[in-house]
Amino acid sequence: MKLKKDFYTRTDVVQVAQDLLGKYLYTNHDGLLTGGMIVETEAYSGTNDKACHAHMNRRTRRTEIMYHEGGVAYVYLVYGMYNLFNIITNVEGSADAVLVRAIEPTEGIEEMLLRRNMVTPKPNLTAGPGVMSIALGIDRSHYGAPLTGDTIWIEDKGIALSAEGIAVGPRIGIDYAGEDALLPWRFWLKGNKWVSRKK
DNA sequence: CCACTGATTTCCT
DNA sequence: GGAAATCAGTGGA
Repeated sequence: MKLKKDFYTRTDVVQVAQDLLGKYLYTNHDGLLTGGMIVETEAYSGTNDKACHAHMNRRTRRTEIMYHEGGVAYVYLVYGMYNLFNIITNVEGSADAVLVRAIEPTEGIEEMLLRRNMVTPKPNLTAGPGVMSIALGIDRSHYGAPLTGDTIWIEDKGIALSAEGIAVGPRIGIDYAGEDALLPWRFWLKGNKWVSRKK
């Protein structure tokens, strides 16, 4: 069943990032359904996290949506090239977000292959936040989209994960964040080949 | 296997 | 002007 708003408005973004593992992310564009199981996430904790775009209460046109109440999408362009998909969590004004870095594709694989210009499903179809967005057809038109709507949403299919099955480590690509780069806020499914990087 | 690099736009200094 | 929550390709060991 589709996750409701109260899943996203919880106040512990690190916990929400963990809970998103094993859930299913879907997009539906003009009847084209694509999606898969979330296997890798990272937590970004609002204004006190040096790696977060909203660090020090920064407000720009890009970051404005981060202050919204949980349950909407934050999509932004990185390296001038890739649209990264984030889930806004917590209450209004908190600016917490979860970056979804990888899914294991299950739905609409043919369509995802077309979008990625690939012939055979391989991990680089959806393993990594940039390529995952391409495969799912996510771009900045989804900025602020409610995850309780019917364009982009997340479902709980009752997959139960044990604590031993979840790996924890520092976040990727944020070395500029000083000591906050060491925080163990990246979560992935141990041994899953659709995770963007090993170890 | 690893290190390095180009692509390209948004935002900050 | 420079760096950025990335990726694919190249070339060398």
